[in-house]
Amino acid sequence: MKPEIPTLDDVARGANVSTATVSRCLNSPEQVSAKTREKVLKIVKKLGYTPNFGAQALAAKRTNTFGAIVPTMNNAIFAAGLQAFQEELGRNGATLLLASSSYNAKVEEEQIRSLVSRGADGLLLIGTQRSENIYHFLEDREIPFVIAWSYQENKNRSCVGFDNFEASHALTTKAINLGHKNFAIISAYTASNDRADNRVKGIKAALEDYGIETQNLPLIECEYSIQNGAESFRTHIEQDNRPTIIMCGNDVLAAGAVKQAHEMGLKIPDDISITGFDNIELASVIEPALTTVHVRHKRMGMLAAQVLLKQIEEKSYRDNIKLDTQIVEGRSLGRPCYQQR
Amino acid sequence: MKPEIPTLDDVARGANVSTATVSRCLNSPEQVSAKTREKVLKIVKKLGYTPNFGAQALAAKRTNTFGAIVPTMNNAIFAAGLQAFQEELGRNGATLLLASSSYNAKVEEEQIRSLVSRGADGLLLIGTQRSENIYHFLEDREIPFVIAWSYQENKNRSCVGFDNFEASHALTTKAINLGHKNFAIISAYTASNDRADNRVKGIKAALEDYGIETQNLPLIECEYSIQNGAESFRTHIEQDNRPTIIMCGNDVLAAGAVKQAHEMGLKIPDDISITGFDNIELASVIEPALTTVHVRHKRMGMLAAQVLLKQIEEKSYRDNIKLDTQIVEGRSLGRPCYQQR
DNA sequence: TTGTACGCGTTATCAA
DNA sequence: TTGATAACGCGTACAA
Repeated sequence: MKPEIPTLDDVARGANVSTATVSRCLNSPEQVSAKTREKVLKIVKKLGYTPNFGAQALAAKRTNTFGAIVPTMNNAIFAAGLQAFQEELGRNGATLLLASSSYNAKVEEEQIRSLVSRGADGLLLIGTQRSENIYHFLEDREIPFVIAWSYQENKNRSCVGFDNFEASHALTTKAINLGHKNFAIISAYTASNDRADNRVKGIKAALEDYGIETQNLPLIECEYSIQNGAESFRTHIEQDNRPTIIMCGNDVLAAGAVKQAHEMGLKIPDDISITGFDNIELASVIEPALTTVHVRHKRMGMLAAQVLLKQIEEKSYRDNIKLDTQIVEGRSLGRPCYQQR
Repeated sequence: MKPEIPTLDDVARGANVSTATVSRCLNSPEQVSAKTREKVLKIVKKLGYTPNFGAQALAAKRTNTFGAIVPTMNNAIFAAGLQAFQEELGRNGATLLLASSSYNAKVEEEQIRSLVSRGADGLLLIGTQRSENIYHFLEDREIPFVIAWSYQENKNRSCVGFDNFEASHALTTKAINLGHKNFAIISAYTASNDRADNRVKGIKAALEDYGIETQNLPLIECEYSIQNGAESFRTHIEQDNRPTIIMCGNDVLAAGAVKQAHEMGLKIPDDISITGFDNIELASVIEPALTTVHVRHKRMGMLAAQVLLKQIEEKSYRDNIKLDTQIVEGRSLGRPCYQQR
């Protein structure tokens, strides 16, 4: 009763050729005469033959499968880029193996090993920050990988990303020029997240450029969530020296901050300015729309896939691609009230 | 220079046992004496041995890999459920193969075949609506699958979902009781999307329960996006017989509608009520907060994984799990103005 | 252009 | 409890 799954042998028998010929018909058709090719493909269709994955992987030593480890799928930050990555893989006949690390370095390391042992031909990693061990692990096994969401000049490691420091620096400079001097920050944990870290560093650097003290800069680190954004906002506002602007590590935190501001009856941007980062859909929908940093997530995902595929073809290929970002101006950033006229 | 990857043979040689014993140590340790087990595991560790995926798949006829095809990763609707699905798989030593169909039935079918030929042990499918062909394909090959996001009584097919009709019906009834008579709908394309279809049907059924004509009910179908929500909203509003409420197929569309209402200077809910569906984060952040339907996405993803894993263990296992939903009351739904006092 | 035959690294059966 | 050994299904030198 079991509908036996056809194998290469079955096809070969049906077409009166050898298994080698059938294999060639499927993998390098140009090596086979049109006539036999046709004959073979007809049988393939008739039998509904599909290559056995395990056998193929074993013999060919590749799976056409690529792994990605993202910190989370819970918010839109990585979703768009990942979708683009997956689509580009699909266009090239490859599939995506997905894992998420919950922003936990240890989990990420396990996931990397797991995906590799699952036969991933290459990996997409988010950000640069992880133990050298794991880089060695990949390099020893010659597993191609590409780092996304962060840009880093490094001839030995491919990346497709943007300069978080620079973008954050530019946004901060803009705020300073509007008259802000009293800053506060809500960020993701910077210790294990180079994107978050660089965004904070970008803010500090810009402040220092203008001689603003950063020693006691109020900074709250938390996981990305609306709830955390709201709570951190409250904490900042209730400090003695209330900031005129709160810069958030991403739009999700900023959305929480905006929500909380409404609840506390604070006018944005008159009483308090708020900025985000990433320009996810959220940013344009909330009132007032967020001033944030636009990142071309889809393009990044697509390019990451292309770089990875190139590294499969050409082992020594490496590329560092820097995508530019741009500030999106919403009404959440304005002059501080003592500057208004 | 190539650091040769160790095989089972290497371990066997190193430990002075047969490959069979090594294999047993790894897969069913209880069959091996504590002494040899220890000896073997030491060598495994020393050599950094990891089983070869292809060989394992070939010999064991399973990959410990599960596929999922979601319509899109671009919005948060599927992300949370998918993450939970993936995490539950991870807890059971399995991995997720991910593909997205862009809401295209043909693409979905290709993806299903592709994931199966990539060795997926089972599949997560979204919604019930697809060709019988593809169901037969899976059933012929005895590939376990579970349908999520839709509930359907069906002894032969597992599902973990909620009743879109019922939820939508309840929400509509609530609106009617507030005094609304003049409805309009913005929905995803219903032809290939049973969730969207049932949501629309739920609305119509509720209206008919109260003797409200549904023959000429204004209905716009479009892809989920803020932009489309905004445009469809405008179209509805500019009709001769302006509705007092616009019910949206999901929160993303509703967010677009709210945005457009602001731009057109319409007060929500006095001038126009708006409802969503899904209760994604967005819903609570926009002003006014959306009245929407809460769905326990995470629980759904987790349960889907559990059902799937059970089907692997016990071939004939099937389950239909219905999750309840609840209406979340935001200020986007209120009495129509002619009803206000 | 086609066929032969071996190897890939496991798991699983059977016997010891 | 352990060891030989036969599959598993495909890719690919090498030969014809």
